[in-house]
Amino acid sequence: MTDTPFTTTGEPLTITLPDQRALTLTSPTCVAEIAATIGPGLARQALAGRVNGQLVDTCDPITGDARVEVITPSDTEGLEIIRHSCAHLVGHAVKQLYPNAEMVIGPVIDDGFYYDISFERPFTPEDMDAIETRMKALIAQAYDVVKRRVPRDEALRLFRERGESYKQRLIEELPDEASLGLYFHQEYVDMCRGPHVPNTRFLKHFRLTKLSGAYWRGDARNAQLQRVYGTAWADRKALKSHLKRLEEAEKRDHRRLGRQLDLFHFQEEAPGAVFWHPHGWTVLQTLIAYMRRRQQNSGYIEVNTPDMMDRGLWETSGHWQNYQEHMFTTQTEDGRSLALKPMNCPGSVLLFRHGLKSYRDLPIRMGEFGKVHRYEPSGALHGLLRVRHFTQDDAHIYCTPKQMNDECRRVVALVLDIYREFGFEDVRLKLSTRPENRMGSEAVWDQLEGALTAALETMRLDYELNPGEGAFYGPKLEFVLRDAIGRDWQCGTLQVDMNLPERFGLDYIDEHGKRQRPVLLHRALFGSLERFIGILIEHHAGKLPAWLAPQQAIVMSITDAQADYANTLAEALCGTGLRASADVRNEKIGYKIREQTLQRIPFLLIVGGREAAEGKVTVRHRDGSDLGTLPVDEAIALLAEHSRAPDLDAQRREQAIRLQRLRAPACLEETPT
RNA sequence: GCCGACAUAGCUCAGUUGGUAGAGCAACUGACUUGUAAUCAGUAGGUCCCGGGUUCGACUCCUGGUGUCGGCACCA
Repeated sequence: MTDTPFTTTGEPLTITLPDQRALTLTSPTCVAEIAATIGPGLARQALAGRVNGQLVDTCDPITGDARVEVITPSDTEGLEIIRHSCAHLVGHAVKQLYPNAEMVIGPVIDDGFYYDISFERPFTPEDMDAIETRMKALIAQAYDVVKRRVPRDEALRLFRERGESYKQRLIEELPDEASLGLYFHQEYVDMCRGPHVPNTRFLKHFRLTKLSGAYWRGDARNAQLQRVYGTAWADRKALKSHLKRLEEAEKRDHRRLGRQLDLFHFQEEAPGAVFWHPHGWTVLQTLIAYMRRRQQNSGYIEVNTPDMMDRGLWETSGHWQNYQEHMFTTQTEDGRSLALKPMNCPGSVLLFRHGLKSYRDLPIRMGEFGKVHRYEPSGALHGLLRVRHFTQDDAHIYCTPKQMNDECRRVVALVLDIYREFGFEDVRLKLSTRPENRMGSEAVWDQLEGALTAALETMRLDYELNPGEGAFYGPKLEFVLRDAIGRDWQCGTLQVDMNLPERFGLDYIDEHGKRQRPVLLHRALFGSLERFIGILIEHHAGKLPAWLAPQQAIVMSITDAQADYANTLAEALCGTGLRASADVRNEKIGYKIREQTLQRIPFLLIVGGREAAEGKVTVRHRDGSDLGTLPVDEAIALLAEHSRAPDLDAQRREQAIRLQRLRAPACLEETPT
C-alpha cells in the first residue's frame, strides 16, 4: 500500500509483541509485514499499528528494534481510525459527485465522524443519500489507501492545484511541519496526521446520519459550511446495536414522555415556556420540597425577591450592559424601564444589603426558588432542557474571605450527595476559569479560582478544566449530567464572585467594628428545575422513583362490584400522604394494567371479589413483579416504605440507629480506636 | 441568530399531476361484568400553523411570518 518501497539493508531487527514474543525480521519492516509474518488472519485484520507507543500506519517503515502492536477493528484505536478514514471516504465521494466542493476538516467524534465541506449550496437529503451510495460503491471496490509523506511545499502546491483553499489554509497554519502525511484514495487526496486504514474494505459498517450548517472555525461570523455527519463501527452487529440504541433513546426523549405521561406541553404563544400539567407540576413541587428540606438541614434560609425590577438595578449589577439582549424589558406609562429578572442575584444582593450585617451573621446562605426569564436565541430552545423561563433552586452565600473555601467545599459536598440520592453517580465536573473579557484584578481571580480548585483538590474530585469559560465576574464550577442521547447539560453550578459585592457596596461589620466586603457565592444545585426534570425523565425512561412519581399508586377494580371498595382504598392511601387514585372503569383488568403500567405508575393495586371480601389488596409493581395479596394496612405500610424521599429515608435510618444506641447498654458499644 | 427539514383530528401518521380530507389509537355512547400488558359495536371529532398572492378553484404552487425538529453558534 505504499509507493515508497523499502530499501532492504539486510540488518536484522527484533520486534517484541505484546505477549513478549519476539520476531526477528530484516530491516526495514512495517506493521503489515509483521502481521503477515504472524498469520494471514491477523494480516487481514491489521489496519494500523503501535510502534514503541506511537500509532502508525501499517506501511510506515520500522527501522530498528521495536515493541509493536497490531491494531485491528476490535481495538478502540482501530475503531477511531475506521471513523477517521470514513471521513476521508466522504471526501472521495463528495469530490466525485460535486467536483466544485472544497473539503475543510473531517474529524472523529463520539460514535462517528463528520466532514465540513464548502459548497455553493446546502446539501439536501438526496445529496446525502447520493454521497452514501457512492461511498458504498467505493468500499465495494476495496481499493488500497496509499500514504505518502511529502514536503510542505509540495502538499501546498498539490492542494492549490486542486483548488482546495481551506486545506491550503490549514497547511499554512502548520509552519512547524516540514512534511505532511497525504492519503491517496485513488484520485482523491486528503491530508492527515493519520493513521488510516490501508484499504476501504474496513469501512463497510457506516451510515451517514445528518446534515447541518457549521461555521468555519466554529465562529458565527465566518462562512457557513456544510457538515455531513456519519456513524461507523467495526462490524455489522455494532452498527446495528448503535442504531438500536438511538431508537431506544428516542423512546426516552423527555418531550415524547412529557406528552405521553401528561406532564407538560409547549405551545406557540409562549416559545420556550412550559405549561405544567398537574402531574408535571407535582414532580416539580416534590423536587422543591426535597431541596427545601436539604437546604434547611444545611443551614440555609429561604427568601423571595421581585420578578421585575428597575433598569437602574440592572445597570448597577452590570446586566443592562452585558446581558441586555437576553433580557425581557418593558416600559411603564411614566417612562420607567423595567426588566424581568434573568438572574436572582441582584434581588438577593438588595435583600442582603437591607439592614446592617455583623460578622456573626455570616455565612448567610440565602436560598430562593426564583423563576428567571432569559431571551435565549430561538435555535437554542430544546424541550425542558433549554427554555426561556425557568425556576432555579438558587442560593447566594455571603461569607467572609476566610469562610470562602469551606463554603465551597460544603456546596460541592451537598450537590454531589444530592445527585447521588437521585442516582447520578458519574457526575462530570468542569472548572471554568477567567475569560478574556473580565472584571477585577488578577489577584482576585487567583484567589477565586484558588478557592474552587482547593475545594476540588481537598475532596479529591476529578474535573475538567475549561480555560476562559468562566463568567465575567468570577470562575465557575459546573456539574454536568448527560441526557439519553449522550448530550451533556450543565445542571448545578457554583460561582465565586467579588464583583457584585463591590458594585453594590455590600459590607458587614467585622470583629473590630470595621466595614468589610463579603464574598458572594452563587450556587444552584438542580440548576434549572425544568432542565433537571427533563434529565430525570430521560434517565429513568419516565419511570420516576416512587417518591417522585406524580401518581404513586392506582387502585383497580376487576368488576363494578368492587368500585366502592376501590374508591375507599384509594382515599385511605391518599389519607396517608400517598398520591393515589382509583380506576373503576368498566374495563378488563388486563387493559387497566397495560394502561397504568404505560403511565409508569409504580404500584398497581388490584381488588376483585376475593380481596374485597377479605379486606385485602393484590399489589403489582410497574416492572411486572407481583408483591402478593396483602391486608390493606400492610399494603399501605409497604407503599409508604417504598415511596419515601431518599433524604427522609436516610433520616429515618439515622434515627433508628440513634434509638438503638440509646437502648443498648454503654458497655456493649465498643468502638475500636 | 445561521443552515436545512417539517407543521393535516387530542396522539401517531396517510393524502396520488391543484377539484375544500382519511386511518389507527385516544374521546364519547351502548353492550359485555371481566383476575394480571389492548373486549366488541356505534358516534362525534379538522380555520389542513397564520397572513398575502397565483388560479374558475389551493392542504397541495409562490411569497412573508410563526413554531417545532436536527445540527451550528450561543448558554452569567
